[in-house]
Amino acid sequence: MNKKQITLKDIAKALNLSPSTVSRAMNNNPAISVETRDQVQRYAEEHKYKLNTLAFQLRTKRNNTIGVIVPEIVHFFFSSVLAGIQEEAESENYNILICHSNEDYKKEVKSVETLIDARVSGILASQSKNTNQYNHFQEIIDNEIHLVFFDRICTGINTDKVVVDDYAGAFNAVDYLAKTGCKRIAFLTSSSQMPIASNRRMGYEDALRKHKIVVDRSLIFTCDTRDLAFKVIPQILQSTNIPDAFFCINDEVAAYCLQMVKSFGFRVPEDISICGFTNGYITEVTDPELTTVDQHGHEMGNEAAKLLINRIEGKETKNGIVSKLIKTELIRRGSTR
Amino acid sequence: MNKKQITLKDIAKALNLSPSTVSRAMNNNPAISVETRDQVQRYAEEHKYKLNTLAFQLRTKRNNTIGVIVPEIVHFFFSSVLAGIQEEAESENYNILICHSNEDYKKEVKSVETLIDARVSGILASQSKNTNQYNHFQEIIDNEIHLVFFDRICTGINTDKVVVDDYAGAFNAVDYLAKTGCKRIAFLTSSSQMPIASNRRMGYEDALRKHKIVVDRSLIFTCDTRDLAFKVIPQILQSTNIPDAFFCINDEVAAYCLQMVKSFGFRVPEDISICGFTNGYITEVTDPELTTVDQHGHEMGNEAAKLLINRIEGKETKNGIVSKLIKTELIRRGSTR
DNA sequence: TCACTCAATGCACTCGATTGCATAGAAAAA
DNA sequence: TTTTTCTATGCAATCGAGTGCATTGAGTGA
Repeated sequence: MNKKQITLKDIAKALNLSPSTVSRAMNNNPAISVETRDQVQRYAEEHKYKLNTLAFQLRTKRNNTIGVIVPEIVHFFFSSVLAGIQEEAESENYNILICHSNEDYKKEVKSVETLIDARVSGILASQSKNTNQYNHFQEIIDNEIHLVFFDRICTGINTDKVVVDDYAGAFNAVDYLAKTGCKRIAFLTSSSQMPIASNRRMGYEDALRKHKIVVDRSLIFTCDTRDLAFKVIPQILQSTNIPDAFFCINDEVAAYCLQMVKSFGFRVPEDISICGFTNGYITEVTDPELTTVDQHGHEMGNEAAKLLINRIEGKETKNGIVSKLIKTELIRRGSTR
Repeated sequence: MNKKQITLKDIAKALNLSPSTVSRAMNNNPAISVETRDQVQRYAEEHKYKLNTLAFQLRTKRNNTIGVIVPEIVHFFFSSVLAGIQEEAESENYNILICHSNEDYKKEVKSVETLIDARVSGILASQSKNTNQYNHFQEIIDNEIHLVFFDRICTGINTDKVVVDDYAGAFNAVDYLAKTGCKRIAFLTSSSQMPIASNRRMGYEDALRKHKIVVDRSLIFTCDTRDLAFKVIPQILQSTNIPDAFFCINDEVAAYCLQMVKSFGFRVPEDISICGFTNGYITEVTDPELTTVDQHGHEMGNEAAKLLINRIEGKETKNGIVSKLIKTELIRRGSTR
């Protein structure tokens, strides 16, 4: 059909005007007479004129693309965040460029490069588990690109962030476990020094203290993946020191934990309670269904994108760091008493 | 640090050369002397010169961005495909722009517009369930943008596609159910006229015929979402016509089905077998674990991206439509005998 | 010494837009 | 009528690259 996209110049030629006039007419510049404006806009519409974004961006140095770095795509929480980001970005007319670091430091660095190369006007990032160098993130800032961390924030970099209230989430969950009679509550967590892990641990410990339960370090395990779950949990269940509850860093570990606890002959929740973290799809299909902490990923995505876009457009006036906290919600189901 | 990105012109000025020489030197043009080339490249490296993608693309009309339209992001299968696309795109130095139609025709149309506006050089799309007008997809082609459908292909448009072998997947699953003694195999499917549904139905029917089981239309139900599952399945289980197996269009429905079947007092798989489709995370956490058909989403993403990029770069020489078929694999677990 | 070749580089235009400044022409003021 | 003041428009430069063609100058052959 329309072989080539038509340009401002084409319109100008057709209407016997100069490209500048056409440009102004399209942008509703008041210097242009109403007749000319209407004529130009009508012609543009009829001939399906489309602004060449590349040229526009090159000229104006504006760029309505934001980059997103996620450690994992096939993942309930992160894909929820992604959906939230996408939703907000779309409503504000931004495009999103997605990079997948796959929990790999090197790919994370490469992702940052890619996004800087693409000259996005802002980046939303959640770091990989094992990232402990921050030069690449610093480079984003050095390139004067706005940066907002979400969920897995990077402590080494001083910038805006949106996080879930991990402390309160963990506190409430463990508080609930204790209230329902659990005394030996194990914590299956991540080895990482990321704030999401340390904050939850603080919530866990404070909740125990509230119930006058002594924090027992031998009940805290590094176990945040499928592989670790299959290795660590059987060991715990075979030990002489069997917990009466598991508070898990994510739903997957909780689900596998549930499976193994049952296969060892314990009843859930009568003998052992289990609580996850995220509230993903899988929590509704286990038997019994999993009690968990809803992380509101979609909302986090919304908020992070909103904050970033406000920064880009200069609408966020606060000079220092903006830190948004997303509330969590304890979802009680059958895996706890 | 480096306030502004440095440009070819800056390098030229610094080395007392013309921008054209610098450009050629950077591109290893043989017309440039080795000394000059090395000098330029060294300077560029030292000063962290970065090609301005916008300018490059404007000039060359090349654009290394491909757009992706998915009906759903928070979804095991689609996020797997996305990961596959991202992986392949990255290795070929393409960026991906993601649009989320959220199973909504209007958003799908808008997504197409967005991607055309962004002047992506190709689009990978999977249509929404209820899309039955195709003008927007046709417009992609009219704009001379390469288009490849994946999974949920659009029958109204004549273009490349990558699909899973739904027929064989369904055939093998139902064949297996029948082999293990099931005689009254219900099919919980989608009402949509999409090929993924009709092909699976053909597989289902052919497998039944192979085992001399008469196809009973009263055992075929529209049930492809959570809500429908909670409505339709109890009705089936209360009827006088209770199946001894459920073949479900996706894992979620299968998981909910499993739950309800158990809650109605039936044993799985002794009384009723259940089989899903996708092989997502949830199949491993149900009790018993779900038998399902692996759709190889990651591979589909890889293949679709590969095909699209080959089209863009003119490496796919076949003139007609290219149709790739991704093999499925029956994963046997505890929910079937 | 002169013409010719060829390697290395520069000039100037282009991609498709935006924008500061100049200008034409009409209307208003003197 | 002349000057002033706008209003509406055009000119030309610019963003950061790439590229056809012209140009320079050293080297070659006669």
